[in-house]
Amino acid sequence: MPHSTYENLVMVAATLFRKQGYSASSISDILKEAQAAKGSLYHHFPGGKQDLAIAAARYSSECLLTLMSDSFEKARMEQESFSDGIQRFIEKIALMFEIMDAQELSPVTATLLNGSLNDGFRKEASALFTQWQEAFHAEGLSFGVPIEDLHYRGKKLLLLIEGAWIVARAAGHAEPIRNVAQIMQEDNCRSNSWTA
Amino acid sequence: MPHSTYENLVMVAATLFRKQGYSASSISDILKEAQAAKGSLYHHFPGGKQDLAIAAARYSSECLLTLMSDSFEKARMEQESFSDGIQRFIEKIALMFEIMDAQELSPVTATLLNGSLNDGFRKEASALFTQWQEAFHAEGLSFGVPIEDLHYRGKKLLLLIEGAWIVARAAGHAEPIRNVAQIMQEDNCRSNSWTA
DNA sequence: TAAACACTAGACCGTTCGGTCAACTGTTGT
DNA sequence: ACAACAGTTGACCGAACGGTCTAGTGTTTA
Repeated sequence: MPHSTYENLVMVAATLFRKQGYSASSISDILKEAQAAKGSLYHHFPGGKQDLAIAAARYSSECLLTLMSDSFEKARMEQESFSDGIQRFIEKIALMFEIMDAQELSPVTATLLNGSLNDGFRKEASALFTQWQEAFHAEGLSFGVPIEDLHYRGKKLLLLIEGAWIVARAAGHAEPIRNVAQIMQEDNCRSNSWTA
Repeated sequence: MPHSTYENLVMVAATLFRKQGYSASSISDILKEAQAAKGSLYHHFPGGKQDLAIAAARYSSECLLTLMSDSFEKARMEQESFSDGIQRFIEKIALMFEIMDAQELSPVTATLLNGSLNDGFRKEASALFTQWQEAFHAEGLSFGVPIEDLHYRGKKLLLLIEGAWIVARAAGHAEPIRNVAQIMQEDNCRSNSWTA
């Protein structure tokens, strides 16, 4: 059961952008990999490469959100804490990074923030980061974590993951990503005792 | 007193790579900005764009190291703690980011980790990150901070800064970078009481 | 003065880039 | 049957890419 041409283009573009970045990924590369013709691309994405990049970034971002919700759902099923969910999430990212041969970049970073600062890309990237934070907050609330704590922990986790993704790619292994798990742990022994 | 052609090329390339990334910055752009001819570039950098990128990344990285040592020197002069030095460093980065109109990326990230994973670039990036850590350790030791703490705090700071740089560029302002200052503060109230 | 040298200059090369376009195919509605 | 339309195809375009190469400039040596 093959995917539609549209889906193929988005998925291939998402992967290629994450591996090589937006500017270094050519349309010909994407077409070859997706086994599609040039006309098809410009039929589905009249705005060309930029349109495709927006779609690819959204797709990659959704995959990451799925990874997140899976992690917290598992934690809920196992009667674990919110922090345990975070640990599961980070480990999932580390595993994904390893499966991809330590080559990929974060979805948004690689696709939208890779070249010169196009304002459309900037806004879309900002929106995706916001969406990410909102999803994190929703998960936290379902664990009864106070919203102020979620703001703090959400920002912190986002910064750490984005940074770790880069450093891990340079290092060639996932250790920096796993370090994030350790760093996020310290929230549990902060002055105001969090129970979640 | 103008700089030499070599210096001009490195400085212009460093700036352009940080603003647009490696792949999106063309040699013609760099030459125009540096007011140099193509032959000069390939005389000083026989390996072409890649050679230039390595030099540019080292130059940008050194600027950052200077920012770091300035911060800790200031803290020492003011009889402040190591943590205060970190705070000064982060604020300096935030200011620099604002001066550059919220357009620039981290030196290493933009220059070497922007496109597909060239192994030479990967190793150089890894080396620059290591150099960064070593400089941080040296500063910490001069404040009497235990080496185990420096390992932890150095990694954490690197991940946070790299991540914040990206998120700040998407946001269009330096707030995410300033958040790093707050997140680094929590080290001061960890279980084992650090005095530095 | 002349050879040697470091450096500059830009015309030129083949390739690849993102994007356009007219022709074509297959399905759907009437 | 046929018009309408969504989707596909690849030849083609001008521009820009990274890189090469020969000619020339200015300075340093002998």
